[in-house]
Amino acid sequence: MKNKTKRFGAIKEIIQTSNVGNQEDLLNLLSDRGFEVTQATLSRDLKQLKVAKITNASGEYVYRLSQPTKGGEAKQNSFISPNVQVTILFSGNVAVLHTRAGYASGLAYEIDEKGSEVIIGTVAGEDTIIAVMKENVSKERVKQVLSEFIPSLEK
Amino acid sequence: MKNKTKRFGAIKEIIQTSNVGNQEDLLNLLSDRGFEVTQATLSRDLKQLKVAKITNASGEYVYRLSQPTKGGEAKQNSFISPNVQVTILFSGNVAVLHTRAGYASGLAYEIDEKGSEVIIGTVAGEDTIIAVMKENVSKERVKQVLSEFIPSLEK
DNA sequence: GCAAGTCGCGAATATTTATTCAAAAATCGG
DNA sequence: CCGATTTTTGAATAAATATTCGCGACTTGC
Repeated sequence: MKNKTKRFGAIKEIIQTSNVGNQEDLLNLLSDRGFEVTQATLSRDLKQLKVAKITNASGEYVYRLSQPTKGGEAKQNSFISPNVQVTILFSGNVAVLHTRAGYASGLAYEIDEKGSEVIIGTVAGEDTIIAVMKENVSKERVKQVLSEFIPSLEK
Repeated sequence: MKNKTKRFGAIKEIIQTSNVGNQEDLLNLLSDRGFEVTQATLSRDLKQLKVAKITNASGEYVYRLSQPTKGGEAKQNSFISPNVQVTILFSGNVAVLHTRAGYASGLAYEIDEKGSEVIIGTVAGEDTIIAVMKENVSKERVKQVLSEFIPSLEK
């Protein structure tokens, strides 16, 4: 076994942050992140993760995670300095963090302070932060570094 | 046209009331109801109906209708006045929108709400919005989605 | 009427996805 | 550590699904 759990996490992230519509593309994106598996394995993964292939508004096929049954598993809420829930998504070399209204600028300050190892700068709105990643730093790495002072980012 | 509409209704009903997991079975059930079509047509139908193939709790594949937008309807209420001029420019996976001073944050809110299919997050200043696009989404696509609620973006 | 444009469809085919069949790799109970 | 058992996986293949091509039926505008 290699590391199914991490791979599952990567698959979920990819599906949430990009518009993949077939297993081959997904396979490549996984490969970019260091997960080398075959289509057979991916097919099984998608089945276990209950990923659905569906048509989006533009008539293209895309994968979607199945809706977590509402009320089912509440979202984790941990805290940074105050009790804030933070989520992170990636696209290219940019990370986008969402938090509760009003907390973004404070959090951005923390990121500038403590995350400089992976982030070269941030811009914050009311509840959203855009953080530009250093070149050649992986999404996993960013998440890991930020998790050190933003507990709710952890798995 | 024979009776596409009726057939669509039948497909929806079958999917809701039984556990079909492939097009061949579905084809037979349709046949029982008097709809004789080929797999090719059914594949197209499922695409149009936005039917998803997903794994159920028992680990079997089943078709599911896509969730009607959560929170019920009330979706096309708030919109951006056609009078407010908005322009959009792209660079890499980032879209930059300009509008009249003071309108940016309101517009950004709309984009977060309604554009999540293509945008993973926004930050707004006075008259500028930075929106980070999902990976593998084209500029045209972003423009198209945003145009649905920002009339002045249309060409 | 008729040329031009749509639309829905089936047959054939291309593409994508799931499963079968071993074979490693991990796990467990002594 | 060692055999027995379960998991995870890849290669090959089967199965399922999507698309291409073309055709006939229907409009529409002249």
